[in-house]
Amino acid sequence: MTTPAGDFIRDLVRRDNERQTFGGRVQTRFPPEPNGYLHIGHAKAITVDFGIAEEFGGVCNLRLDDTNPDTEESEFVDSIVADIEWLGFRTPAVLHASDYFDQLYEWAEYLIGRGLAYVDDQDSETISAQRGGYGRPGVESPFRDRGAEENLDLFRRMRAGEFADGSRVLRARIDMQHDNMQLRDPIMYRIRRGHHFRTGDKWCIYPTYDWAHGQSDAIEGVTHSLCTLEFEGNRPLYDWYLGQLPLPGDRPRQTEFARLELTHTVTSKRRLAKLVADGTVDGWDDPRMPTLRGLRHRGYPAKAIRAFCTDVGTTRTNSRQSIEALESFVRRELNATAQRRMAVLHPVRLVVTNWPVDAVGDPVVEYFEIANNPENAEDGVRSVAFSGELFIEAEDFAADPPPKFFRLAPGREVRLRGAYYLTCTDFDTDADGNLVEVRATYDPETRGGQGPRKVKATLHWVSAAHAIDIEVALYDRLFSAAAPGERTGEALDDLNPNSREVLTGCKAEPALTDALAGEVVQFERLGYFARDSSSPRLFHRTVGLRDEWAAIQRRQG
RNA sequence: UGGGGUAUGGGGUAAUUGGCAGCCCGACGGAUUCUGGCUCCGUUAGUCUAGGUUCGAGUCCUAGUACCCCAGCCA
Repeated sequence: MTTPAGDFIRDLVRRDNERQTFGGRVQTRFPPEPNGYLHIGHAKAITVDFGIAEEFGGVCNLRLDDTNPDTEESEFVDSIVADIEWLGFRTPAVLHASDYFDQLYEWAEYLIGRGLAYVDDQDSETISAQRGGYGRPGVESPFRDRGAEENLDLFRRMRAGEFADGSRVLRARIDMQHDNMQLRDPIMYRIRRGHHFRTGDKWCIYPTYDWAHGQSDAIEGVTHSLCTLEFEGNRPLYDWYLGQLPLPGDRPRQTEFARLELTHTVTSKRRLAKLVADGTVDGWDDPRMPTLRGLRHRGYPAKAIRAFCTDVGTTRTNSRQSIEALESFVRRELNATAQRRMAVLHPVRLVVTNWPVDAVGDPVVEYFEIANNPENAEDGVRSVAFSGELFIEAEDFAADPPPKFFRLAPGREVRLRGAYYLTCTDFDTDADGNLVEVRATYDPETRGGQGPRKVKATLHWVSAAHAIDIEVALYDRLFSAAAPGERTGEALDDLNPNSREVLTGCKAEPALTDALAGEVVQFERLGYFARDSSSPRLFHRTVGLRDEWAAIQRRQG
């Protein structure tokens, strides 16, 4: 087990409880915008938001931040809920910022009445120019000082739909010279006639993120509003708005932590959407995508993702976690849970020349009981057919074995897993020198793989007469495109559709299909493979970084 | 350019708040093994820089440096 990473948020909440800051209450929320699918970065936020609530006996609600009708769709709401549940968290309620549009509107009028908000008739470019720049002063809008009655009248007419999109906005009246650009009279409402997926055409003015977020937290009774570092500059505004309003309860407090980034992939919604749109990947759930659906499809257990996020913890340092670290959690989990089956990716025929035949002259078929998972006896055993013609992995045989090659070679004895010891006698190649058949003799005294002699290797095998055909897709390019440690988010750009290599002619034991319920199986010695949803016969490598054969090559070299 | 943040081995992350720099990932070496897997043991290597305070500094002070965020009617 790993040492839990530092978690300043946990410490913060604990201190709050000791001091009764919120009366000992803890409530968080996970507030995604429903404009895309959740990815690995969200998994960390979810783990933090739900995890903190769970740990302190509080509540965490899912709240869809749906204040922008142009980009949001209900399709995404459904996927977000499903993905959170897949990760293993329960959402007591699915809330929406749009539930609070009426209250938000009322509070806007309240601010206008107190001279703290005004309607600005200028267009977007003008307002932007007047905001000034870093170290440059802002310019006050000519409409900044109009009276409350006029503001109220204009604002109501904005809501009534009297003005064109973009022609007017409601702004908070704060300070056009503030060092923090967020406080230079930020926009509260904009006119936008897009159709909202929940409120339909009821509204033509929509609150901005800043005007909606803190108030939504307050309405829901959130105590700890946890978000990522880039909202740090928004916190003074968050506090300013809440400070002006007659809130129903305690003021929530925003705390920021670093977002999760991974090497060799990107988590920008824009760029992920581009990959889907231009056909580089087959969709949001393509196993090469860092979306939760993609990872699930790839065979990453939710438990492993959660453990990884917990281990990463919360800090305020921007960093990029290595994909290897994530996958070490995936391997740890899979090693404990995945069913083991034998399969060969590059089959080569192996004939046992001294294998007996029955009365009719057919080769005898013998059955061996082999553990489904040697680490977990509860997973039981399965019966595997063995006969005189087998398939073994081509790489498990060497006509001229290099140093440190311990597997099959002429004159050498190895164990067939769970079956017999076997000694290679000779082999055949075709005209081009390609291996076509290996011949060997077995030792009947080593039944079940038990023998008096030590052998250096144990091979996996498949009975030729019983084998089923499978296909295996290799998606490794996604993660191997960039060199380890290279600080890049460009890996996906290097990927093209051709990087998906499908190996056909692979063979597996028939019991492979029994293991499909578990989604991920370990092909003995070949690593972890997940079933592809497109076909029960198509598998892809789950833990992509660990190309076992490459590792073997390295050890040999 | 103004403001706000962050700096600890190759990648991450701790250090009882001034007291032996620990852990995870990786790499390397070894042991074990009916998966060249798993497991176990070991090795490697670090406090951004320069000063200062102190018996003692990752921690405090001063001055630098690097990186991240902010000038959407996105969130």
